[in-house]
Amino acid sequence: MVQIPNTSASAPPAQRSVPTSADVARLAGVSRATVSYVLNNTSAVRISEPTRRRVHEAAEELGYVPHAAARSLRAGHSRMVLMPAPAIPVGPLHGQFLNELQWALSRLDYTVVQHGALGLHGDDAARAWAELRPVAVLVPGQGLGPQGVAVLKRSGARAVVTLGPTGVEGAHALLMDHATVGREAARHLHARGRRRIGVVVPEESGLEAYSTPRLDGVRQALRGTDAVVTELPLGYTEEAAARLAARWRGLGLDAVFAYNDEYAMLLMRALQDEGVRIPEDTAVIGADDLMLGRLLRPRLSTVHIELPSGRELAELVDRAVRDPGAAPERHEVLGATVVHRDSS
Amino acid sequence: MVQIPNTSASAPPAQRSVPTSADVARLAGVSRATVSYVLNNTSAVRISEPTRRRVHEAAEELGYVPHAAARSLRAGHSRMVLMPAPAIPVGPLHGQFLNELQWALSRLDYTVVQHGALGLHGDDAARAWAELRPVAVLVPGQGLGPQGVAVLKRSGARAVVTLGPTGVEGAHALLMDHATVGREAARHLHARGRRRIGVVVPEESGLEAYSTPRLDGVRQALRGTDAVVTELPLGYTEEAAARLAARWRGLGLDAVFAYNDEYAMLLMRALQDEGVRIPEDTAVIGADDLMLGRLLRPRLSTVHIELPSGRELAELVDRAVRDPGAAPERHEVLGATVVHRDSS
DNA sequence: TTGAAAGCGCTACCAT
DNA sequence: ATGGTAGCGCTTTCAA
Repeated sequence: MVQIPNTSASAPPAQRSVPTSADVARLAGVSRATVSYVLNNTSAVRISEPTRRRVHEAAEELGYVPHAAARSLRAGHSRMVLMPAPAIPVGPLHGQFLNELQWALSRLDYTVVQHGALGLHGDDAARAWAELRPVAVLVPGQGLGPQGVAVLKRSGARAVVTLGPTGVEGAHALLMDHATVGREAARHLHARGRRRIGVVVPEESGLEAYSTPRLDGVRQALRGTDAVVTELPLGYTEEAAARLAARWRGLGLDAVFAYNDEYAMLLMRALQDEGVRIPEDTAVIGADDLMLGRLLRPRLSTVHIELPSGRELAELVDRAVRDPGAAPERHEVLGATVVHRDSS
Repeated sequence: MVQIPNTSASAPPAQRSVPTSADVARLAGVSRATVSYVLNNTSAVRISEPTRRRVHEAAEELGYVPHAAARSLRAGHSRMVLMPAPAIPVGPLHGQFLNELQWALSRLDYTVVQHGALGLHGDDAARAWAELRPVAVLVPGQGLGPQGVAVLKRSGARAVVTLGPTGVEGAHALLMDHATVGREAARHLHARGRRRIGVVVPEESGLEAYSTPRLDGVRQALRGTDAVVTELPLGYTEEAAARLAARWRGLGLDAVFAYNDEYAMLLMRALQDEGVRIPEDTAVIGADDLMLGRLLRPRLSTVHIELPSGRELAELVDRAVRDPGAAPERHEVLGATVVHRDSS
């Protein structure tokens, strides 16, 4: 049976089939090889100027766009850097970091792709990512185990970088120990004479990854002192905050680290409505240093968090891709400093 | 020259090459065809149970993961739904929408991918997306022109959906006319007797897509009335807000629609610090109905925005993919309702 | 029930 | 300077 060429006039114009480099070659009257040379500016081969023009014109006319899958199949590798799409809305801090990162990786000629597979977890997710044969994978959180790393590496990923509290065997790690945040908050409160310290723990799921280490950090910092830590579960609603505030005096707390600025604002308002004076009766400190915290009265004290620059991570990725054999790097990258304002 | 097989003992174990279905076949002692049948559960072919087991075991042992590019190259299409990664940190509203969408598309067996190419614009971006041969492309904003749509369709995209103020020739559209937001805000202020109405326009770039239509909406709603609209450029800093507040009385405004709740909170605080009484001297209304607006005193009035459900869009995508010939659908999907609290 | 082989679109080697 | 062609990993007819 004769293969009907793409350019067959019998094809309905409504759904023209996708032009390939062969179509371009045919139209330009050259070979597919020449098309490839021209469109990729292959320096090892010199193509005459008229030919180049004809090829470019043909490509233009057909609206030819190279097929990335075919290309990377042939090349045996891609320049795709994959990361899972964040499952929870990402704050301005993390958002800026992500943007920097994507920009920096683009500059290094990588294609950045966020894979949105919210249903998958752990090694299933790793397998799904591996199908795309990314050259590097960046994984926030701690969903990935050594198995997952192995799957990714076996399927050609030259760099796997985790961003989270703990590293993983075989992968590079940007260690972001949120315990530091809790520690700084606790030290601050303790230094200012507070001893009965509450720690808000959000009830919203997906936040445990941050809230647990932040709570642990508080406990660490206060270990061996005379301070007492009270865990305060709190849903992100006015009602929940009001309920917590209603039993506040009974709790006998003189300070609270409220997980982050948003929970802090929520709780602070509820406390004020309840007649609790801040900071006299209870000191309040948040985290993340949101602009909005400065708008409250009293202004909200907070823990300013410093993330690594996106450029930094991009360079780590690039280094790792270039030398996949190198020992995994581990960097402690989360800076936390108290910004003392008026609420504590 | 003899081709050294993948399993050659001469390969350094440190960098084993990626296992292919041929490797699985070899290990299981069957043909590549059989491997494909087994791993894809091809119903048209019956494979004996022992063979199935051997294949699965071999795949497991090698850590085999199919190569998505090769598969879709062969198949002639993919199930990838592509969308550009948001360039600005996305709020809780949009964030939830995105998550729903990804979840719903995953359920429909699509692979959702966010393409992070912050450097590219318009048709360049479209070309970059087209290289990945997605079966559908979702584009927020108005960066995409008819040219871009054409490129995408010619390269095999069976559905292109824009999400933004205006549709594009040839593409489906979820029309999100932010003018509605401004209109509702303006109507509310006007109904409450305000006549000299300021509209905050953020100076931060990337927000024009929202701020311009919101401003236009205010103008529309007030056209033909005795109200006067004043445009108020404002950067998202305390200093800028203080500067604006300092010249507030000179502006002679009795109301302000502050773009969104965050700018509203920023401005409201600055006005209060300046001694401007809210709402007596100046009414303030924001938009987005953030939780935080309820924490201010007075509580912030706002325009609650209703986005379509992610499921809805996922179904539109699926419909369009199944029937690419159908006429582009256009849906007006942005709901806006004033939530009147105490600041207006 | 299983295997052989073609071919998806592309690039890079080797000829000419 | 340009063309022929092999082969990347996969699925799917067709044959056995």
